[in-house]
Amino acid sequence: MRIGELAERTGVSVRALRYYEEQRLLSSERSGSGQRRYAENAVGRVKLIQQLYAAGISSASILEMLPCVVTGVAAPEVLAKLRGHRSSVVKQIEELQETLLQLDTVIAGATKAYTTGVPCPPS
Amino acid sequence: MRIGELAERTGVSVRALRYYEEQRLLSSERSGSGQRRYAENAVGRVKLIQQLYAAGISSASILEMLPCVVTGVAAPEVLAKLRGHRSSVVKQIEELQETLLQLDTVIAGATKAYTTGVPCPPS
DNA sequence: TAGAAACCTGACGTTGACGTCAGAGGTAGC
DNA sequence: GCTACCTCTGACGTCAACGTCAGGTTTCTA
Repeated sequence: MRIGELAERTGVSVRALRYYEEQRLLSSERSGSGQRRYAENAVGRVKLIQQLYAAGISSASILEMLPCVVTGVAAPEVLAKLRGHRSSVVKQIEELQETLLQLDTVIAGATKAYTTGVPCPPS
Repeated sequence: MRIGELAERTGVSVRALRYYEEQRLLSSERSGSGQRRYAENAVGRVKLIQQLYAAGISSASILEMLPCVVTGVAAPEVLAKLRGHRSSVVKQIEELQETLLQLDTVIAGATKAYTTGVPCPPS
């Protein structure tokens, strides 16, 4: 498929896809005239990249770990980094869950205060 | 307390604290000579700010929601935004959990492949 | 009462993941 | 074969959350 279709199917901009290629996170065949052609599995690849970005992992780290996602083999040092990222993700989840509790408290308190017209006691 | 102590106690840089004040997320008294003096509860405030930043919430949004964290009262439109952020946080958590599964799969597969010397089949 | 350490206000620099624009060539439907 | 849309390669712009440096003042400690 061409870049526009891949963009549409992944919800990622054309610019971003070119950027991924620039960072060597995503590869493409080229047509005779130089246009990018992507295989079907590029969709999954792009979604994986987005997921890792969302976990706060940088291009460089993603570049490092992508080969082992594909091949399933990782050198010990890469494996160590993977574990490091894993624990970072765990920590992020924990922090977000704490934030969620905070938000819930605020929302609950604010809702109640608004409906009763009585402000909550200061914390 | 002075800014250096607050920085140390919160693990946030002095520059960041000044930035928070610039964004009106954090306030301080000033000594006669113009130095910032913080009350004890500033520690909690800074940690809350950090938490919201970690949830991907911008300064502007934090500024909007901070008063209702303090007063416990929120106008309906602010409340709607709070709920929006809440669901965004929920979504982030879900995505991170998915990422965690991916990482676990890769780590497990790569560890096995490395110990057995046999690469995993391509996905 | 030194002098080191902390603090002040600008103000410019940084970084990553793109956005956007220009100018030129490619492609598909009619 | 016309036309509207898609794609190409540069290359500069953006934005948020600070980092960093300069040049000066304040506060603590010996």
